Amino acid sequence: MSTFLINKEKTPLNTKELRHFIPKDMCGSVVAALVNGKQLDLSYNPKENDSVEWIHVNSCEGEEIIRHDSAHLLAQALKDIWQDDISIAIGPTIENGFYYDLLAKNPISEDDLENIEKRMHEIVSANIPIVRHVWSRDKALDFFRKQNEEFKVQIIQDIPEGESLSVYQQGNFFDLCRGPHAPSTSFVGDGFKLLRIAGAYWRGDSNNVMLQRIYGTAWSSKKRLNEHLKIIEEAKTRDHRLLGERAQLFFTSGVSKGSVFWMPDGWKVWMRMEEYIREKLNQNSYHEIRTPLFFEKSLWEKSGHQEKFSDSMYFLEQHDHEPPSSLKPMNCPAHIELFKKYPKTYKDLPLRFAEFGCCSRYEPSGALFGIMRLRNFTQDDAHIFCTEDQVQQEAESFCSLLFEVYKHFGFTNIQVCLSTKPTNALGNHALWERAEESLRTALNNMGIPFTVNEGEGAFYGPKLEFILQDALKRKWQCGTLQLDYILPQRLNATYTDESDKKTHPVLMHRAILGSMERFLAILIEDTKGILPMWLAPWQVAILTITQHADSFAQECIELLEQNGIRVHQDLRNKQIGFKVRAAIDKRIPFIISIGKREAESKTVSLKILGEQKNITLSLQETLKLLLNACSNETI
RNA sequence: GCCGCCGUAGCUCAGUGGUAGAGCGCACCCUUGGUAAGGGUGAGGUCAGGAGUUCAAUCCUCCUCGGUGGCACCA
Repeated sequence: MSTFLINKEKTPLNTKELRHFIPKDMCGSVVAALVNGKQLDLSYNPKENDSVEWIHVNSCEGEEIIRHDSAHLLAQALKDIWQDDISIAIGPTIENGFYYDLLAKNPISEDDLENIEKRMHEIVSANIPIVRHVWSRDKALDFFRKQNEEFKVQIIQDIPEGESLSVYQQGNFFDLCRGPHAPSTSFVGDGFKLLRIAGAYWRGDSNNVMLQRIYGTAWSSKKRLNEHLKIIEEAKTRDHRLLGERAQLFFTSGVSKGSVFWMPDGWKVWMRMEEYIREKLNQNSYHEIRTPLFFEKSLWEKSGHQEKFSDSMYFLEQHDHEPPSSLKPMNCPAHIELFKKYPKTYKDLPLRFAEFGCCSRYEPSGALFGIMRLRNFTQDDAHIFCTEDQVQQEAESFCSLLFEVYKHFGFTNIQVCLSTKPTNALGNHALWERAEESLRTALNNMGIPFTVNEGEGAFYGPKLEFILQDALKRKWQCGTLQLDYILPQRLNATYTDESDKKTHPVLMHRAILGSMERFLAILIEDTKGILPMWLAPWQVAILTITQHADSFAQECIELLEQNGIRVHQDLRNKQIGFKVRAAIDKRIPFIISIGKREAESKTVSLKILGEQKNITLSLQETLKLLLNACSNETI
């Protein structure tokens, strides 16, 4: 891509628009231009010495413009088909695509997408010019009122009076838009596809009317589109719900919505995760504890949860005349109770209580998702009680531990986010400043890049979020570190400081994995179900090809098990192909087959999951290979 | 919670206004097998639940429940 300066002397007299400056061989591929660093339409009238860079359709910026064009195309198609029965709202670009929100008299269904798409292709073929108009606010208001486009009217009404705005026209379709757009509809080509239809609130507010949102994906060519569709298809095969059932790890059921049933192999994985975290807790001076599952309402009243969180809490039906209780939605009040049990002094701090705490929250039914968003889930939770001076050091230690753990699970792409003081914050401003600063400093000292979510902190303090992505690139908060200056006060937790004064400790809520269930789900999607060797329920499968090989197989199983290898044996009287398939479904990383040949020569035939060819090894070679694989913590 | 879609055998799914089918799994038998399902026989279903329309509903309508794609929510 190259920059040039406009020189009007060198161009034909009648050229007014930027597009006349496009070199002939580029005409079909330039969709817009970067003029003095600003994206503009090709209809722009350039000034002498304007610095211009062409935006090609196959560049990132060009594809972005195509996506926006596609959104308009979609809206035009909708209006063509349903006319006044549809009013359109907004149609922005998103990663890899676009959407358009609309309100239809009769709801549009997924069956309609094919038809809409067909109309879009027709509009592309018709090569309709896309024309930019600059209108006054009043003219635009008047126009869209006459068109009965209520949502557009609302958008314009939010624009300050007296300002002008741009409207794009393609045929008889007009849309309010900042631009830029390609010069005509044919530039969109055939690299787009409508994907699905969903609900979305007008302006993202659940108090507003619910619109329908049509999602699409758009690319500079059909080839790029197909590549993208293939990636989506591949990602879908990684779905933890699918793999979890196929490998018989867990399932969910309507008899306990939002809860998990763990099957024997899945529970093996769970216990190993727990054991690993427990080991890390021990190495880092945490004390593991166990607290009750439900507490009397009075505790939640004192902690403030009753007031702020009761919509999400489960209340227990009462027997006799006992005061009402609630299942715990979080562990913090319980940990504070433990802290308060015996008097504490500054010498006890920092004090770190950890618990694999099972929490229950009434999540909206539409929020439930596989085992990533549950109503019953377990946090690898801990609360650190410390002085304000210790906060930064504790934050650094926590980050260091978190990154060590994530690396061990094979995660390197970790998004870190600092959420700062919200409008409903409690506590004085100076305290917040210091708290945010200590988290910021901790991250900087650790060399951890992060983004800031202004005003997204909890009411009691700022927080760090550690975010991972699932197979479809959806983001999930996993680890978290939250500073809390309020709860120790509310529940009156104190320690005696150096000057013999009762002081409230700072409370740090922190979780590394976040939710055990969610973290494992993401791990399954990340690894396609082939869990790291140290975590896999079975490290090797031993299958017999004929029953005559049973005794040698037993010999192999014993040897491997004696060496601490987790062996899944399948000596059933079945075809070998069938048994291999079953082992693959279980995602067992090493698959050993033993038949007559192997039994006679005292060897095994080894298949490494994902590889086509088998290798033949002696028993000792096999043992060595497996022990090596098992000891490599990151495989 | 809201909008769209879906719910048929253990699983994946066909199907029709006249009370049901396939493949795989399962059980049994045969085959002693050579790497993503060898052959045969058989069991297994209130077609998610309820109500309505109809001579007749798995199919059409409504409600409920569950799942799913999003939105909102995730203190």
